[in-house]
Parts: sequence; structure tokens; C-alpha cells
Amino acid sequence: MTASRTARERVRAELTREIADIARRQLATEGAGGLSLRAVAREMGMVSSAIYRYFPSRDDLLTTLIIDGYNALGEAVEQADAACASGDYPGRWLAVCHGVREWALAHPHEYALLYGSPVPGYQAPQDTVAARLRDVTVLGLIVSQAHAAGAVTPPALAPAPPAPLREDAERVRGLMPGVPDDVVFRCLTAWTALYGWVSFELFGQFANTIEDRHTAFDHAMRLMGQTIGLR
Amino acid sequence: MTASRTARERVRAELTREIADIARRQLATEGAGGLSLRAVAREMGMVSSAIYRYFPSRDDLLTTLIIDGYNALGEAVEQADAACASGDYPGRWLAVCHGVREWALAHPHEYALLYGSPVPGYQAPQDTVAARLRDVTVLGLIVSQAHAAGAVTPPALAPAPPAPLREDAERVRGLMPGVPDDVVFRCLTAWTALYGWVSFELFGQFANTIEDRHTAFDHAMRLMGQTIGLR
DNA sequence: AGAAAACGAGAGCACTGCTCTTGACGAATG
DNA sequence: CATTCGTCAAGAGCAGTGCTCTCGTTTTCT
Repeated sequence: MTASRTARERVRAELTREIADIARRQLATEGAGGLSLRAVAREMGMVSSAIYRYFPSRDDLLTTLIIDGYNALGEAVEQADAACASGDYPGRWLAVCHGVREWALAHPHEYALLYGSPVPGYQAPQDTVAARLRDVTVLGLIVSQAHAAGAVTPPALAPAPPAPLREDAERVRGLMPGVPDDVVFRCLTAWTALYGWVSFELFGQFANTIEDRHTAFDHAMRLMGQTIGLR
Repeated sequence: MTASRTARERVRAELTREIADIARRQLATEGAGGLSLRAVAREMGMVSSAIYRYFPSRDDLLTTLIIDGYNALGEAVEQADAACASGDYPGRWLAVCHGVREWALAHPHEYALLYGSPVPGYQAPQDTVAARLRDVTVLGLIVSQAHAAGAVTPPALAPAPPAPLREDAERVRGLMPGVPDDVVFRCLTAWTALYGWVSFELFGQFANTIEDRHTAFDHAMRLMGQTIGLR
């Protein structure tokens, strides 16, 4: 059904995929803003206007790249998690962190597209939200399972979230069922530390300062694992 | 001396400032990539080529905006810190965090220019590094003073940084004299959580999830203050 | 007063995203 | 088999971009 119908549809699907691939390559060399439909067309031996048969605008092509990116990152994270012993919650958290970082280092411009400043004039459509949650879903699962197994111990003195945050906590709990409010917010904070670190490293904020970046990242994420309370 | 020499130099300084101001306004409405020298020239009633008498390239104009941005953020942070009792280290940390967040919310596109994905094809020159350290210098000072006053208590179970990180810690210690290695890395992690949170909030990652953002941010940064060990 | 430097204006180059029209091809229908 | 209809690549064109070069004019320095 979806695999092949008419010859026309097959070649159309193939060309669409090829356009996205070339665009991804250009993204890797030129960066997000340097993505040019005309350059993609040139590389395909097409005339620029023909591209618009496949992607009605530059933003639609961007949307495709973004969704693919979220899925690629999500899959990398899922694999990193799956490679761990399911009861080793701190290890799984650490593996997920390294999974994010390594994917980002391997695909810096795609990462920038997902977690950097929004492309000017581009408004992410609703299609992207499902894919966007894929990586954080893994994190939620780990914490949820750890909590169910009694393997989440709040650090001493951890402040309790104030009452107005109950609704927000409830929403986040959709990704980590059963987890109490204060753990939810410790996860959220760890999550921002993870992506904040990776962004800093990728966007040059660590230049001339942090050199042994793998080790430093590993240490920082262990620290955040403890802050979550995983054991 | 620097205030005024010839009439020509005065009007040149004035025009240079006006170009940067208009560019900043355009940045605020169009975003980083939408900054157009021709549009700036139009708004000034000049012809586009005349702009190049003042800024040899678009990148040079960007550099000016970036340096101004780092200084504006740094000044906001310094003021936020100065408004606190000097012995209230957790309060000063929290004030700095809110200072960063509020400046970012007030100048989202400038923040994106500083901490978002790098502008494609743009390479930040060395001039920017001095200004870039202004905000983090404040943070270093707080922690350094807190440590000197014996007001930094490591959380129980905090892991010690592995040996290879000694050099990196030494470099960071330039901003927080006297602070031991493990506190240095807890600061670094808190720093990434701070900017990671602000970036997530600004770049839309919290959409439909975190609604009471001020309260959530406050709670998260209190948590990170505890992780640093401030008291 | 004369030389030198700085300046604004204008034309022009190579590039961008995007639109519209034209003519050719393929596939389903009569 | 022949026709019709939707799909397609191509080309020209529009409005915009960063940037360069030249050409008179004006201001400053010697």
C-alpha cells in the first residue's frame, strides 16, 4: 500500500527523499540559514522552481528536517538507554546524557536547528511536537521506573515546589507517571542542565575554558543524576 | 578628547551609534537573520552603500550588537547582585538568575544572538570574549566570597571531580579564586542549568507544559543554589 | 591655498525565495 | 486505441539581499 503504487508515486517519494538528504548535507556544511533551495536544485540537476513541486516552501523543507532530526535524536537516546541494564537507573540516566551529547556533536547543525535559536520567520507547526517529545519520553520512563522500584531518594534539604506549580507538575507527570512533584522539578532542572551544557559546548561558550569536555560532561551529569536522586 | 574633535568626527560617531540603534530595533522585530543593511540604510534615508563607510561588513555590525548585548546583560546582572545584602549568598545567586532571565525576556532576540545558535558564516572575533565574561564574573565573585566566608557546604554524596579535570578547574578558578575543584564544577553545572532553562523558555521548549514560568524558574534555581552548596 | 582624506550617491554583480506560464509526459477513462 | 486530465521540469521574471566600484562633492590637514 504505502510501499509502492504507481511508478509516478514511487519516483516522487524517491525524489522527495533525495531533496531532504541533500538539504541535510547542506545544513551540515552551511548551517541553518545557509540552506538554499536553489543550491539543492543545482546539486540535483533540477531547475529551482521544480523543487516547489515537492516542498511548497523553504519552511516546509525545514519542517521535514526538524522532524527527522527529533526522530534521529530520539532514536539515538532510545538505543543508548536500551544498552543498559534496566535496573541501573543512574547508569541509564548517564547513558541518555551521553547519547544526547554524542548525537549533538555528530550533527551540530541539526542540533542547532532543534535546540538553538528559532530560525527567523519560521514558525514550527504542530507536526513537530510529537517527534520533539521522543527523547524526553525516555528520560521520563527511566525516572518513573526508578521511582516505582523505590530507587529515587531526594537529596537532603531539597526544597518542596510551591503550590502554584502543581498544575505544571501534573502536565509533566504525563511523561513520568507516579513521580511526586519535587522529583518532577528536579528532573526538569536536570533536563535543562543537560541541554544547557550541550548547547554551551556546541555554541562555543566553553572555548579556552573546558578542554576535557567528555570527562567534565560525565562528571556534571553524574552530579545531576544525584540531584534527581537516582540510585 | 574622545568627546569631540572635529565636526566630522562628531557626526560620524553619532551616525555610527544611530546605525547600531536602528539595527538593534530591527533585530528586535525581525530576528538575527532578518537584519538587513539595506533596510537600516532606508530607515536612515541613506543609500545602502553609504553604510559601509561606518561598518565594513554585516558581520562587523553584528559584532557591535553582540558586544553591546553582553555588556547590557552583564550590567543587568551586576545591578541585580548589587541590590542584595552582600552576605546573603543564596539570595544573591537567585537574584543573578532572575536578572539573567528578565533581561532575556526583555530582549529575546539579543539573547538569542548571544546564547542561541551561532549566526551561519559568522565567526565571533576576539573582541567579544572580554564582554562575554561579565555576567559569569558576577557569579564567580558570589561563590568565591561565599566560600571565603565559609558559606559553601557541599551536599552529601557529591561526587569528586576526576583527576583529568584539574586543569579545567584551574582555568575556571580564575573567576572564583580559592574555590575547590568540586565546587567549581557544581557551579559550572548550575550555570548550564540557568542558561539552559532560559533558553528552553525563550526558544519555545516549555510550550504547553510549564505555564507558571516565573515560579518554576525560581524553584529550579533555588534547587541549583542548594546543589552548589550556598547557604 | 592646495593636497588629502572622507563622504553620499548611484550603478552593478551575484545571489536568494518565490510566482507564473508554457509545453511535454504519463496514467486512468471513454 | 484515443482522449482527457493531472503532474511535471523548465524558463522568465519580481523583489529583495550583501557587497564593490566609481564619481563628484565636501571637509580636514598641511
